[in-house]
Amino acid sequence: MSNKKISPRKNGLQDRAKDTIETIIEATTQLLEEKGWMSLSTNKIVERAGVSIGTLYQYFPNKESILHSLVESLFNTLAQEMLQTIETLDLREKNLKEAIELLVDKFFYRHENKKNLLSQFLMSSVSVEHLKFMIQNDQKLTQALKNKFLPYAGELRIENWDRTIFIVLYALKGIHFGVLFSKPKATQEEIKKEVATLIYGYLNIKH
Amino acid sequence: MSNKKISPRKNGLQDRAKDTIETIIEATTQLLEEKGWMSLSTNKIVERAGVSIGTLYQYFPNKESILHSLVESLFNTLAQEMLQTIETLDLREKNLKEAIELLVDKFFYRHENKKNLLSQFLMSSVSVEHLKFMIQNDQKLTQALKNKFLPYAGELRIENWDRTIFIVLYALKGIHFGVLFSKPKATQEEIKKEVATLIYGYLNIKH
Amino acid sequence: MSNKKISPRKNGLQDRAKDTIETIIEATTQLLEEKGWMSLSTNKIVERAGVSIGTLYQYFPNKESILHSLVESLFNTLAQEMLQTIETLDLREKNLKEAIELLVDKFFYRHENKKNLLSQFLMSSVSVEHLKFMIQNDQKLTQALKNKFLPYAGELRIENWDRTIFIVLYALKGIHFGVLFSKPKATQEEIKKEVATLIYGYLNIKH
Amino acid sequence: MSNKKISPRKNGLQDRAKDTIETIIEATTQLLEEKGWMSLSTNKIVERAGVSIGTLYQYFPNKESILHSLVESLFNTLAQEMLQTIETLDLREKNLKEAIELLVDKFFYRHENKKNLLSQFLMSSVSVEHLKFMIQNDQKLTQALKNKFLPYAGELRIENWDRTIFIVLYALKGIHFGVLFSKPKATQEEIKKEVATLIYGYLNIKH
DNA sequence: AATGAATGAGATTTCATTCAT
DNA sequence: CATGAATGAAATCTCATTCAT
Repeated sequence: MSNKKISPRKNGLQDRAKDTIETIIEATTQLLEEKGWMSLSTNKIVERAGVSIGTLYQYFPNKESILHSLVESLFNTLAQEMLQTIETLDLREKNLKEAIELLVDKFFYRHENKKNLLSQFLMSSVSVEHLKFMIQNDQKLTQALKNKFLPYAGELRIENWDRTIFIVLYALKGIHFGVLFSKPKATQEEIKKEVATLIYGYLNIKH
Repeated sequence: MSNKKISPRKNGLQDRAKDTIETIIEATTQLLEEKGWMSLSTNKIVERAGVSIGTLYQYFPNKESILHSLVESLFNTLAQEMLQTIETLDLREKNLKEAIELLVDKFFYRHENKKNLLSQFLMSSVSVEHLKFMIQNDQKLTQALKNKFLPYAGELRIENWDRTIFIVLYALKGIHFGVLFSKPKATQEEIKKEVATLIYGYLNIKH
Repeated sequence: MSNKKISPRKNGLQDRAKDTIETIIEATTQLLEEKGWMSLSTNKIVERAGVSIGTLYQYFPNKESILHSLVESLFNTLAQEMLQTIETLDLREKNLKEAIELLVDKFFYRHENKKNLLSQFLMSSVSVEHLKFMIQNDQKLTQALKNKFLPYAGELRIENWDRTIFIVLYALKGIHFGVLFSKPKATQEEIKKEVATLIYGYLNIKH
Repeated sequence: MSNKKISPRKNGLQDRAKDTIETIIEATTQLLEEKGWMSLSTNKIVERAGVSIGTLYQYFPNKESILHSLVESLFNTLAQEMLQTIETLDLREKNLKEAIELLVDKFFYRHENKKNLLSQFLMSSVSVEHLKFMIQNDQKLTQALKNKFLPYAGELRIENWDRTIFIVLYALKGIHFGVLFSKPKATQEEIKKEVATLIYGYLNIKH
């Protein structure tokens, strides 16, 4: 994206320096959560952090590097949390169904506290209006899918169409995202076959 | 989020005007794909578009409105494509399994060409490095999940652990994202129950 | 010295733009003459020029490029003047001695008006104190040379030792400079031989 | 030029202190040679010198004083070298011609090693590009002078025009420089007369 | 003596926007 | 309609210098 240096300028050996770095990252995080991306500036960061602009530039060679540090630390934290969640999953005396339920439960419990910050990162360019727009579109999609699959109603295990299609749609979106941005080892064809199996297993009455 | 006007200044009745608007949007799109959010400026847009800054302000009251137009048009296009894909799905003489396969196929075919732009919108602040970082973390997660579910191996219909966990992980992520940003009508508890069903149906050998 | 771009940003096609560029260069020249290198800043330039800082950056991508333009234009002017001086030298009905006298006269008449600016460029880093220091040193040198050549006094055509040694010293310095920075086609040995001839011809009584 | 104090803060009595001072001066010299004037800063000096900023300010009251020390020491060295060169000139049993040849030889031997630093001081604001430009101009001048003096060819003792004009041109420039910046006791008219004699003695066949 | 964290004025530069032509 | 010169507030960033440890 750019050829600028993005690693912090010093390793902050001294304790005071370390504190300062943390203060800056914390201030940045707050501003990001509160006001979002677009209005973030080094001036506002140092004002919030209560340090001088010179101090900021002692530790970060440029604005980008602050964001870099922040994202890295955020992702690290999330990943740590997630890993720990999985590793501390106590599956003893649980059958498969229960194990999965527990996993899902934990998964949905993750980073509730980071929700705002996360949303800034994932949706930064998307305004509230666009969000509404997306949701509207999803509703149209839901309707279209409902219509399309109505003929199969007899074979489908569906209590609540909206909810079911929500599940299918976002599962699809998530996996599609994974295919686009992560580099799965499997081929697209294999993955599509698996996804079909996933959805069929979910929808078909004789699971 | 702000009280600025965000609709294009003119409806671009004349053809030339329409062209100009499209040129500007196109230039913006390119810059967004190439350099990302942060370095986008009206000056760079007009330079790329080959029109004068004055012209830009003939058609857009401010910078935000360009973005707005662009996002709207992108989302519209995506939604249109998606809707059309679904509506033109020819399910006659297809059984449920085939229907689902077709749906998945179409779904994965979407916006290959919009990948870059999409990634800018979804991950705007996240650099390529962070993406790598995320993927690495996902691999760790995959490993942890594998270890956790190994005891159930006998009950699981798994040909390829990595692929299977990829599916589960990103389906989970997608639905979690849906819960966070779209506002599903169902409660979280209901959704979690459904997700468990989804995954159980997929993993359990007696599907 | 740096890998920054140093050519003016636009060609200033329009007349107003051209004027602006000239105004900026002129203001820079003045400031350079008056206050010298070290305190030169874009802020001061635009203040003096009576244009806004934005305007400056429309035409010059960075501070360095202003200096570059200025030096280029200064050197160009000097070279033009010098060339013209030589080319308009009217040597008709002049013998060699007269021709040389005319040449020297013209040469010393050059850029009297650019003296200040020139000195800023040639001596920018040297303060007034250092200048004094240099002159003192030159006087010591003069004395040493005088002592050294006193034994030859009988053979030397010298009216005024200080003046003569001044000539010899700065002729030497000038040619040495030429050898260091311009790349003469002759070898150093050849040049040294010529210089000896030059000085011998000047000093020896039987010229 | 400014009323700042410019002498080193301490006389560096202790040996360690002396080392530190030298280290700082050396680092400054290197940076000056490598990157030139404009980008020189105390921070970069201490980084290069491997001492802390605090230490620098133990020995130098301000940035200017470092430069002052450096220039003083450079000029001192150059002057010392020059003086010594002249004073150790062993002219016994040498006739005038030989004496001059020896002088020239020694003179040209000076500060080959200080070339870079010297050029920074003499041409501080002039980039490599400008140097090229100057040289090009000198070639044009050479050509013009050649044309001008061609009519006198019969009276001129010239083996090689380029070399001869090189000598004349840079002798002229050197003396002109001396007139501008050193303050000779002689009047300009006197000096011009001498210069004409110098050149005439050099060029005229009956020297 | 030496360190290096911190400062903040001020330098450089960007950028959305206006307006005369 | 289109142009692009001009604006200036605000952003990014530098750098000489101080001071607590």
